[in-house]
Amino acid sequence: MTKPVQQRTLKTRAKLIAAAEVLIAKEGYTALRVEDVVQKAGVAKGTFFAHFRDKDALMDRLIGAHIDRILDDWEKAPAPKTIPEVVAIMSPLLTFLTSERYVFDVVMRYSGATLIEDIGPIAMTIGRFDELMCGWMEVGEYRADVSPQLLSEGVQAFFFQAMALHFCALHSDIALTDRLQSYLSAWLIVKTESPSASCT
Amino acid sequence: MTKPVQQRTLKTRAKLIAAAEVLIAKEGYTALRVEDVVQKAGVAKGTFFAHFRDKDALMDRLIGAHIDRILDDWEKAPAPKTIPEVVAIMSPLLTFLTSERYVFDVVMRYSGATLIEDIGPIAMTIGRFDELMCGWMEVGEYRADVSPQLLSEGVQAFFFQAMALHFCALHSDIALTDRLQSYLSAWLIVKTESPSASCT
Amino acid sequence: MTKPVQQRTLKTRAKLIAAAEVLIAKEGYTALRVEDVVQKAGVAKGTFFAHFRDKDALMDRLIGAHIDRILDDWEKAPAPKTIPEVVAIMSPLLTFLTSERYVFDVVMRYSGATLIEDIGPIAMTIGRFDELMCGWMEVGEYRADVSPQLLSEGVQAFFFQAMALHFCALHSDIALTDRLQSYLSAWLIVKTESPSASCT
Amino acid sequence: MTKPVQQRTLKTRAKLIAAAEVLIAKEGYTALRVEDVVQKAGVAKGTFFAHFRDKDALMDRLIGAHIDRILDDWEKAPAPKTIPEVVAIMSPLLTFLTSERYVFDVVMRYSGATLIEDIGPIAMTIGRFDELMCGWMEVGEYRADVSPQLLSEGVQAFFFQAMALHFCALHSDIALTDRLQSYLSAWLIVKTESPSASCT
DNA sequence: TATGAATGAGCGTTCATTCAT
DNA sequence: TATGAATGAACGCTCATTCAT
Repeated sequence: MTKPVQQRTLKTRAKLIAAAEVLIAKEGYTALRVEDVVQKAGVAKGTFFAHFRDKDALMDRLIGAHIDRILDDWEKAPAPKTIPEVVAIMSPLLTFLTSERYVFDVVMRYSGATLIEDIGPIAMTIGRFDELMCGWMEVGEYRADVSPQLLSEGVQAFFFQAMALHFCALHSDIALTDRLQSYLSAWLIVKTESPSASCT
Repeated sequence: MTKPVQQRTLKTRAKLIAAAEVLIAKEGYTALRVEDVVQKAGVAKGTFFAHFRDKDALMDRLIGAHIDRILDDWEKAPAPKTIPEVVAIMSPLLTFLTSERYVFDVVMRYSGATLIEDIGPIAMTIGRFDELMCGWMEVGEYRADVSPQLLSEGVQAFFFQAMALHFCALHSDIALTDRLQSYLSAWLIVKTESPSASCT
Repeated sequence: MTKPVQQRTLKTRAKLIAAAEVLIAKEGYTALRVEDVVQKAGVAKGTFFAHFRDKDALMDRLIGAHIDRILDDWEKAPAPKTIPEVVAIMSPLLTFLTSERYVFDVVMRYSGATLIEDIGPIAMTIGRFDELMCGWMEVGEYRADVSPQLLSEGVQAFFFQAMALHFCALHSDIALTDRLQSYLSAWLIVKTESPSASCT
Repeated sequence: MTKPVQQRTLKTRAKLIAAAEVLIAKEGYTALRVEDVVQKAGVAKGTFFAHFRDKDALMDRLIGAHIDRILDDWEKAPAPKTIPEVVAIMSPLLTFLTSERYVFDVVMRYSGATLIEDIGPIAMTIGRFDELMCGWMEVGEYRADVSPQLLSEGVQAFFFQAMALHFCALHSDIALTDRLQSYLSAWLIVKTESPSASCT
């Protein structure tokens, strides 16, 4: 029987998270300072670190929670069958992850857990993402010469590639979703005709 | 006629870069300190910041130069025709970019220029990477339903995906190059048989 | 026969001074940077120091010239005979010297020459101030138990004291000129009645 | 009930101040470096800035404390009744304030508070100076046509004037105290005879 | 658990002044 | 004279993290 977490503990943690969320709503993730969080929560700085290993752990939790909320919508919606549908359903996540460079960076860093015990909120969402994607791959009419699992990993790769290029002014004239769509079209569907474009 | 850069300026910059390279060879990029660079270069700190906007600008230059040297080898070598050859030739870059987490992060951050004027050394290498890749795509026997340019972008996506997963303990048992190879096989070549794997 | 100062020299100096004056008109003395002056004048930094021993030498010249222009007006006007007239005529100088704390500090520092050879523009103006004051002391109906020279030095002391207190928020509610007037009244005129104020 | 300052805080601040005082005793105020203070105090640099807004704040405190110690002696001693006694008692302060040009400048800058909240140690000492002076003015046999408060302000003005001229080589042959004495004689006492000196 | 003072390593900056060309 | 790159010595600051109470 595990010792039940004390009420006070829960309350303090909730206060910290609530404070952080208010601050983020106002100033964004990038500007969040531990200093401000504890002040707003009305607790001491040390208390923060009694609840979260470090600042990133809070970020992991906050961003993870946000992504989870988005994925909940993905789950509730009927599985997309076509690529435009896939892109459309992904759009809110795309928007969130590109809202701040910092958010993108954190997700990049935490999307793979560094240690087995370290699988945190963000890493969990990648798992969910992957699972959902696998499911979608199976119900859609996509190329069959590759396993759904691999297809899913590829979708992930292109998903990040599209965002990475988004942060690059040189290409920002092309819409994020358009780029993703052309990537996925090429990745998920194999046409028989042969084009002949050339590189610049 | 632009104002010619003075000899002295060139010399000082060279001294700074040389000093930094010696230090990096000894301790790695992560450990590089501006303080140490100027001391080793025998130059005042103010001078450093007259030559580089900040420490990151030096890093951009140093890492960019290193990547350029690797790409020079890519250019000198005959274009790889098969996927294993592509992976093999990419291997040194993979090794360099994963040698230090810090290096990977800097490259991620600088690979896309935020402003047109901001196109620094690293961003330039991405251009070269892309061009080379396009060339390779044309000479190899790859799927023809997609433009070489798009194929190249996909290779990039998988290239980064492989590295990102490498920094993630959960998957690090699979060799970086093996993972890249299976990605590229699926991306560049289309088989006719249909598999039937399932997701976990 | 002294070598005549070359035309070019004179022109360069004039350019520097003109540039400085434009900048000061825009941003004030405090914000003046040698960097900006030479840039605006279109000369190299080293040239600046070929014309002025240091930045302060330029300031000395500029501020001295400004004070001289004010003293020219003092000279042109009829000598004030009463204390209110003295205060009134002094008012423009008071305004200038308290316009920026930096100006006050420079004048404080240069009002006494450090070396005989060093008597610069500001120190010269103190001489003029003193002379004028002595003249005024002689024509006015002031206390006769003290030499005009000493009276003049006292006026100076109170002149600075009034300004010093002006820079102090605690007292800034009392107008600068009012304070100076009451100082000078006490210093220059001796009444026979005895007051009985007490300190706070 | 204000939050009580922790013991540790007090101790750290004391360490910082003690370290600074040792260094000043050795090298003077001018040569004091923040770096050295924290090192000698065995404290982190960040800690320094947690205790003092900046280096000047420490100087304010240190110099203010020194002046306070001198004023303590003024308070303990019997009030001077004659001008030579006044000058004699003031002498140690005169010596301290002219010991380093830097000290004089700091005092000038901080003697007037810019904001009400800005009343620092040095500004406080000016208040004490003034109060003491008022007391002395009342017990001595000085001119009665002017309030002690105004007399006190005049003494201040001459006190600073004497020091300002001291930093000026042209006049440094006349002893500081002698000059002050002649100023105060003229300011505090009114003779009936009329001299007839002329200005130079 | 909670507290909050202390840590600490290094970055970026400042800008008048010098000096080799 | 003119040039302008180089100097240089601190300062101020950052801010997540630790640790003694």
